[in-house]
Amino acid sequence: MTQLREPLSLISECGLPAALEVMGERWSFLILRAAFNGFVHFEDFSSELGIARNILSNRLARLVDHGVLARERCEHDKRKVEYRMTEKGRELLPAMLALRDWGLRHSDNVAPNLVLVDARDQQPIAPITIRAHDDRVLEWGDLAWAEAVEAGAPAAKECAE
Amino acid sequence: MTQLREPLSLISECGLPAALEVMGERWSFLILRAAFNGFVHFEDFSSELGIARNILSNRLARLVDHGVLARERCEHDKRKVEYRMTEKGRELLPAMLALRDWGLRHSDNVAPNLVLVDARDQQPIAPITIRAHDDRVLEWGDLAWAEAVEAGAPAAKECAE
DNA sequence: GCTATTAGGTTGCGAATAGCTACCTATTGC
DNA sequence: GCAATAGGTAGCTATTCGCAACCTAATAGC
Repeated sequence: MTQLREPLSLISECGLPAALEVMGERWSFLILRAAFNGFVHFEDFSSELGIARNILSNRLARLVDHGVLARERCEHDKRKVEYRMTEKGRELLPAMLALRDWGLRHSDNVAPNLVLVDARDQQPIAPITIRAHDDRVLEWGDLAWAEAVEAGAPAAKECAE
Repeated sequence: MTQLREPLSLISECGLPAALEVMGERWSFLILRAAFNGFVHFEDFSSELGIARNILSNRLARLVDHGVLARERCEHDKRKVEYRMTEKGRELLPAMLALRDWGLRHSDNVAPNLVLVDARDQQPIAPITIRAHDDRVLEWGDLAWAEAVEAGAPAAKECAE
């Protein structure tokens, strides 16, 4: 059991702190959600989210700095600015959906009246899960840590609990 | 395009704000990561994360209040308290991994020397993805919003972009 | 061309939150 | 008993949040 603790200092090299550096501040994820839903203008984010203008300005700049959104002046109305989702931003969708699913499962607010579906067959998407290389769904108890291949033979050890 | 904006006020009823209410504060996710890795004691979280004691105290209490961790006095040493992951907490693993993956993919810090593997065959787990009901991997462009089944016939509309 | 309006900010200031250090209390080991 | 350990709390400072007011550039109306 004390064994288990040892790897953590190593996996501090994991991407979580880096992700939180970008997305960990208040409002960042809600701005991202709005962006996923087609919002592009400052005033739209502002009125939808009810966020203070200076904070919104700060968050948008930060998301742009980190490449999650792209800031473009609108061609036919140069007062306007468009904040568009980048590919890097789009790659946050699984994380956002996983978080959203969890929040929904554990909240009293019953069900949303809109759900995400596969556009091809209109079937609701599956819950976000952890998968093995062959697509089997894995739970926490099925997982273990192993040394990455670059660092030698993968000598794995069980993930206790 | 303005069409797109309309659904958002409805999906404000989505679980994201609820999830952020619990996990959105600084340190919450890092505490969860430590808990996933077997940390259970106050002093262990404190020394590993380098978080201020009053903040740690506050966050642990908050996570306990929301049922993500369970607080138990240790039987054989009553000075000690154990903060253990609950099932509700464990269900945050997909969200945490998705976020971690994203942070890793987009950070300069090369690769971690430890990776999560399927304990059964020691193969690294697959990246967290969005799946259709039949396990096909879906991208943002493949998705659409539809009214939930409880609210009548699923009249879907394309997710533009 | 003059004025009003709109879009996207910035600035100042008080409130809330984070973080450091020191202190406190209940157990435990000796 | 006495010192050490575990898990906090209290007080103070530094940073961040949030509101309201203001500012500037680009358009729209006339």
